[in-house]
Amino acid sequence: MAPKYDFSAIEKKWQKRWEEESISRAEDFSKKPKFYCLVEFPYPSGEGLHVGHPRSYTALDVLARKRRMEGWNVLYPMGFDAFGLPTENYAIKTGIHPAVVTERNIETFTAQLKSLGFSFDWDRRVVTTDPAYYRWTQWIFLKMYEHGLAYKAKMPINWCPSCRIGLANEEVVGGACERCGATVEQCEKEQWLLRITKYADRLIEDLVTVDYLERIKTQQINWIGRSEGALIKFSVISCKLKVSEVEVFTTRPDTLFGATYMVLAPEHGLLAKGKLQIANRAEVDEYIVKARGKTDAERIAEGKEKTGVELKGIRAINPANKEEIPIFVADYVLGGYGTGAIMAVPAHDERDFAFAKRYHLPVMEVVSPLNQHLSAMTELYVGEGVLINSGKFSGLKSEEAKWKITEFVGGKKQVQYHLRDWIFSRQRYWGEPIPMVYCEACALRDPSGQGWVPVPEGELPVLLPNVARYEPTDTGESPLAAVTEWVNTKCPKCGGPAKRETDTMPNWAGSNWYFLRYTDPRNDRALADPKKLSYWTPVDWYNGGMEHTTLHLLYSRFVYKFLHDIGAVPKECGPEPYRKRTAHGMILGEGGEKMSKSRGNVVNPDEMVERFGADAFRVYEMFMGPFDQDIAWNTNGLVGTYRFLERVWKLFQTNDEKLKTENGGQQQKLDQILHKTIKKVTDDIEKFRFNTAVSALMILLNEMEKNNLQLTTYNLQLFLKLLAPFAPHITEELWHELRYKTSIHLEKWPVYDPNLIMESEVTVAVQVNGKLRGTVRAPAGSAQDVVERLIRGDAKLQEALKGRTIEKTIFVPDRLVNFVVYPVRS
RNA sequence: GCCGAGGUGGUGAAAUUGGGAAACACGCCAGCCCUAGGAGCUGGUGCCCGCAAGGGCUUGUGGGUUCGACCCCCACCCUCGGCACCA
Repeated sequence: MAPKYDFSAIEKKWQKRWEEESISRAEDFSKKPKFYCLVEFPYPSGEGLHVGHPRSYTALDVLARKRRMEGWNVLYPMGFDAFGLPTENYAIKTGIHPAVVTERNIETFTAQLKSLGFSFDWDRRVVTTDPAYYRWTQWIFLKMYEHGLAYKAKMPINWCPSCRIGLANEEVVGGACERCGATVEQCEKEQWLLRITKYADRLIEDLVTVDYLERIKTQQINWIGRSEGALIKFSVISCKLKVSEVEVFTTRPDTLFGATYMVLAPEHGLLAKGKLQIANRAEVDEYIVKARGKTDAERIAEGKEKTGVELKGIRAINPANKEEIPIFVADYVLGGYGTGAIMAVPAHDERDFAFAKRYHLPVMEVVSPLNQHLSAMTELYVGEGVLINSGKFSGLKSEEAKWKITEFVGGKKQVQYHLRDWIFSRQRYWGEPIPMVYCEACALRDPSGQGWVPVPEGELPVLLPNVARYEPTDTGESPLAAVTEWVNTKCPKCGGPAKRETDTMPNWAGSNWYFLRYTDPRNDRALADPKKLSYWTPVDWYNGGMEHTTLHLLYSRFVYKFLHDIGAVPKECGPEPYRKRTAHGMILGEGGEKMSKSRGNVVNPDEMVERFGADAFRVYEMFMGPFDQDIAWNTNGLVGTYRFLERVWKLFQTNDEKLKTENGGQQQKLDQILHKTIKKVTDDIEKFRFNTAVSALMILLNEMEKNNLQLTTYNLQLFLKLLAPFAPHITEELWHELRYKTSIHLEKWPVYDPNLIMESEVTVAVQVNGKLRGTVRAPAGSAQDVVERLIRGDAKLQEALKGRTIEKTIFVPDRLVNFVVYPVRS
């Protein structure tokens, strides 16, 4: 009796053997071509692995295994991004130290990942909470500070009055605190920022050099939001006398003659008390206070209903036509973008138009589409066109007029971005300490400096102190602020008493550069050895989630570029960290909704592996649908791939005693389909079309089962090699049953023979007026007259053509014949 | 509102990119086998008409280009994701 497919025993056996033999170790400086493939390392949450994680890991595992078999020196590493809020919150709730929780979670994750048979090079594991690792995260911060890219500034932050804690944007859901549901307030706080805006242009421009999915590129470009425009100064007058100036940013200087009023954001500096003689000061102040107290949620709720107050007693001068125009304060103008002031052109801007209508302000049309005039106050035109009512510039096209008018009024070209500098401090315990010290004495001595002194490189890492409590303090500071013996230190510059920065870095800090550390994970003299960096970097293929496109992916490109600029990453690695970026779709619950504990629709991968085995699980994750698409989990589908593997198992059991090296007439047909499958699977893996690759293997199995008795060792071993990247354990077991002594994963990947996949005879479709009426078999490459002769010999097809006049015949070699005929009149 | 992805059987989907729509799998139906099955095997399965042979229809909707359209063009509808007063 043939043995059962005991996946559990087989999988455990081989996982142990592979680990002992280190079959997936990456070799530094190997002569083989290198291939660095990367997946986003997980956050080791208490919930353990989600069925979504293995989708990406399996995909790149398939790629990595295939590439190894093709002779590449593959680096496929794994690590843990372990700083973060959930661990800290768990610690607050249970009183267990975050470090202990983290260690436990990493153990669980590691066991789960190992049970799935991924070919990670575990020797290169990195963990972001390891001081030997975050030492270099801190070092990067110091370098940024040294190069003027890290600075401290007062910033409005999200404040939860109930938790008494500052929240990251990601932690605010619909204007409410993610944890307690209280309404989030805005509050000003000193924050560390990184000057990512300095890299904005390069982050856009260099995208042309990399192979990212197009939607990833456009999303990043939109996020950065570069726009070219002009800065133009408007004089402010009071009683006909110039009292001040306001500079505006506009992308449409061509519409300057149509600027009929001006608007300042409530945050605009000119509105500060005492700066101007505003007749209705009280009314204006009231508006400003109200506007600045609004939460984001309120602003969104108000939608496009625009409000504002005119500043009485002062006017602005339109520099183009010297007309006096009113000045408003209105919260539809944002303080944080451009100059915080705009020229309003109601005829050619939707928002200005809406505002002008409400406050009965003049609408002056200055750009005409195709020289057709608009009827005043009823229509607006936001496109470009030909200028009218614009003095000597009338008749010019918008594009040309833009810069001529800018020059005429003494303005200058200006580029603006939506991207803001990156707020890099959190009032949290479980993060990397920011290696800065505040020294009051140094601040007094050097009034230009802010009193911030970097911790000397030699003193890194600044260790996160062990504390008993992680609760936020009453002052809204980081829990670290309460650890006085840690906070109080000596100033590295003057030796006097000083205080450590108590904010920590955000959870993105460790993931900014982890892929560099994989090349040299234990280096204690540099973040990585330059030689190893130049051997492995850049990453050849990086797969991750779309949700990181404008977060981790953008951040790490910025940090990499910086490290490259300062030489910490060698020049020859190039200016971009990732050559290719793909994205996987999310796995949803069985009902098509996002998996979550509260919905109770979470599928546990351990349970699936226990019931069906890691191989069936892997094959299912690859087969379930297109890789880049969101898809609902369906355990029945997993049953299907389990059946597939079980049939593979059975096929080998029945063949075991009668292995052949040659066989009869079926061989040619089998070879053909085998080689077609080699081509299909090889291509599909490279294109990340795993679902069709698996389906090709299923078709091949169906065919092999039909020819069970004719199968040779050659057929069987080719099949196993193609299946090996997807189902590494069962194929290894069966490979050894074929009496091989070494691992199938060290074998050569099969190459298809183009001669074998050629068809000698093809089926040609026969259509009449585009409708299928039958088919004929013909030798491959048959000429039109040969095929037509065959059609004439087919009674059924003749019936379909009977009594019809053929007007035209379309012939596509080896595919179809289409007869175009006149309709029959009855 | 803007940007992006998408809409094909009961379900997940496939279609060499303009050439036989629905491969592969799930589910379902029938039969076989078994003490039994949520196991296995065989066959069937887009929809409509028909006992059948056969015929008609079918890729969100409406137009168009073409001998021929899931595929290209125009207009519209719907779903999902991101951004959202960015001047």
